[in-house]
Amino acid sequence: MNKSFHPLEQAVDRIEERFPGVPRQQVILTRLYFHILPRLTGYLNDGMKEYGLNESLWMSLLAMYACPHQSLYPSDISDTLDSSRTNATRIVDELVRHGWATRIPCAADRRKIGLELTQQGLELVESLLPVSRANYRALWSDFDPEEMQLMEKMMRKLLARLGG
Amino acid sequence: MNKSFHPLEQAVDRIEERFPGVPRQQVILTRLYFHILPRLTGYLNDGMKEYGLNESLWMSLLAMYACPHQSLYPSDISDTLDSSRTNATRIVDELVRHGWATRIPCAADRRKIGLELTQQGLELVESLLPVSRANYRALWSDFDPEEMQLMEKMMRKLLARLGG
DNA sequence: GCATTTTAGTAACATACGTTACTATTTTTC
DNA sequence: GAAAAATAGTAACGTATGTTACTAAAATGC
Repeated sequence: MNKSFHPLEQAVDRIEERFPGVPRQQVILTRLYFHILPRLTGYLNDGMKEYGLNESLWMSLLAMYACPHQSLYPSDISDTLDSSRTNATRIVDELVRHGWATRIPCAADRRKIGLELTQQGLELVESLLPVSRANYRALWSDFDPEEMQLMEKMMRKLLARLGG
Repeated sequence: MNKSFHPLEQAVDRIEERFPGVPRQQVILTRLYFHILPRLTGYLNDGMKEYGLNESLWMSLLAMYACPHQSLYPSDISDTLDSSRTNATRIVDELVRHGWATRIPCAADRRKIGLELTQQGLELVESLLPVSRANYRALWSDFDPEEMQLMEKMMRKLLARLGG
């Protein structure tokens, strides 16, 4: 979406006129959060889409890359990426379909299926890591280290409030 | 989702060991943003669901309430709520189905369909405004006014970077 | 050691939203 | 004033994810 935030701010102010008592700062902050989100998602996905990836697939590849033998379980993807086990299965399906990962039954526990990065997946990850990092740096390039630390502190405080 | 953010932080650190050069602060901030989101959405929707609402329907009702004669056009909902015109149509369908709003063809412009809050919708909005406001206040209750202003400033800076 | 509970992964169903394409209508351009 | 462009709203198709339910397997409790 490339719509402005302004119409919403105006609506908030008109509601204040109509039914006073709007906690304007709190409402604006919350709505800004949602306003930023599709743009942030779009920004991250844009950097990935030419490789047939989106941010979820990419983060899953990284989660695998971060493990010994580039291997983990779908439930680890679920835990690490904060997604449902169902969605982890979908992501795994996609990674396997592209040839970036391969499923391996776990001998020690037949409920589990190991997932291992293939050579192709490893090469993709290592060739794209610099690109991804540049994108993350660019995203926050208007912030100095103190601001980023402060932002993190406040986001963690919000997260704590929300039970995370 | 009630998963911890910790597994992701650990993954980020293991990637640093494996392939140094991670912009940790930037990655953590970005991933925190996504980690908070389902919790924030859940928090806002929880407060609404007993009335058969979610946050989108609620915000649309407010957008209507904010207008003269509690009336606007679906494209105004699209603009105010930063959503597609298709989604605005869905939201309107839902509001009409519940009896909270009614569609009215526009005599001056036959492309447009006016949407007006019904008496039932008006009563719902005015009865729920205090509840919604209390939820927004509670959400940010750990923040003092200076922190909220700083958070807003930084979020707007991020938004500007993302082209909003 | 057996019953109960929990975990792992997936199928079926559900929610929420965007994109593309379309028709009808209005606005703009020349 | 007519052609071209833009807007409004919706249909069809697509993306992404969660919830509920299920089976199989492992862990726990007694």
